[in-house]
Amino acid sequence: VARVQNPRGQGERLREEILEHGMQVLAGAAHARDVTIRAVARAAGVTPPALYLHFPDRAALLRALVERGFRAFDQFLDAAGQQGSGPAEELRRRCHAYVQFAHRHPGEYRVVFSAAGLGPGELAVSEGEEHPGAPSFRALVDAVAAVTSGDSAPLLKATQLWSFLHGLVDLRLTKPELPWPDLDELIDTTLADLHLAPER
Amino acid sequence: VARVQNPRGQGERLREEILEHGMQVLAGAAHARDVTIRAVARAAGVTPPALYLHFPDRAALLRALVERGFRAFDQFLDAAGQQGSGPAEELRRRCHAYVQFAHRHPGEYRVVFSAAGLGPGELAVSEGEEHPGAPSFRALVDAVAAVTSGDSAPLLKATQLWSFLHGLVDLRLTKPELPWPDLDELIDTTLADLHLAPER
DNA sequence: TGTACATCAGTGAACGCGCGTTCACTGATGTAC
DNA sequence: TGTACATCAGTGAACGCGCGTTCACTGATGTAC
Repeated sequence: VARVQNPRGQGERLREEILEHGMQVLAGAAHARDVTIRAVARAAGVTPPALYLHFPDRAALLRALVERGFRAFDQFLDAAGQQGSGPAEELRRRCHAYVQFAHRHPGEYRVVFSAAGLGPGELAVSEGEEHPGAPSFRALVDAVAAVTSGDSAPLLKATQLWSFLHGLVDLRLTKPELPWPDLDELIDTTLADLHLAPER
Repeated sequence: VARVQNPRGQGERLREEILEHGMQVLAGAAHARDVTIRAVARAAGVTPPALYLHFPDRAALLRALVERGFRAFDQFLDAAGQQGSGPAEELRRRCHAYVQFAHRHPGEYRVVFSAAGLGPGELAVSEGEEHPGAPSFRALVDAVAAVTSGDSAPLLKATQLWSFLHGLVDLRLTKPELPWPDLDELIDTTLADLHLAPER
């Protein structure tokens, strides 16, 4: 129960601890509403008001967590993509990684991708700031563009692919009792249908 | 404030009123958690304990509302599909109706399709009872099967299509600030890619 | 070297709120005799 | 025809809970003189 206070000048350490334990709360959450100030404070072993030392309110905390979640997602996909040889294989690996990430971290995925239940405008702090998921989307568009290479609008194809992956993952998470086919096969089939498959 | 009590023997009328006003609450809800017993009671002009006359607990009320939401969704798609001439055109109309429904009734769509935030097992009351969304999925599989007509697994293609539609709708609802292409065009393109388009 | 003071990193108690659910009740309406 | 009683369709008040947020505070550590 006795928590050792951070040394003087090191108050910023708590911010990091809050975010780390916040991600754990988020991981076990069914919905963003479960990520409460009090739950994160409990996880971090600190009293609720302590969070206000580093975040003005709950929305700010959630924003920071969503941001962090997207970056973890990006890194996971990047790492998987780098193992592929050639653009098509890289894209394919990114897609499989996408579904794997959601499957392994359902809490993170659902909360982060549903924008943490924040209303419009609550996400972007200052004006001109982009959506925290924008880099993730750009990475996908780039990977698609590398395959179609100069072909027609990669943005359109990326949207098709992204919608498919997100829908697949979200439905699968929400309705596991339905008769799901093999996901990896489904992804490869879809990539082929969208003319994004390696070595046709 | 003065609500006229239902006549004797007509207590079942309240059940219907609760469900109707419950759907309205659901329509304006950002998440299933907003559909509370007290909110529905307020909407129905009744005190909270009155709901217990017809539903054993909140989960039962939510189940009934989700069921109703799925049936409204089904009817909307069926009506749209019937206007099409030929299986492919019928499927196409169903797909466009899918996206339209979600766009017009975002609250219903999100709550109903996320299974109202009910945990696994909370949805199906008695054993052997199927998921309330199962008929909706079957209707889609049938529409797809009518197009591929005897071709290979319609279930797989239906899953591809459903994932795409759900993902498209969910992402669009969650992240309206991203650069979305024209949805109708996107749907037609995808149907063509999946070899499900009319008059190729 | 000593001491008064400022600052930092939090704590503890409390507020008002909405929630699901329970319990005893009320008042109108039908039925038995 | 009258009256006691049962039933029905709800109401009103209360419970315990977790929440976001505020506010005054505490105790350790550094700094000025």
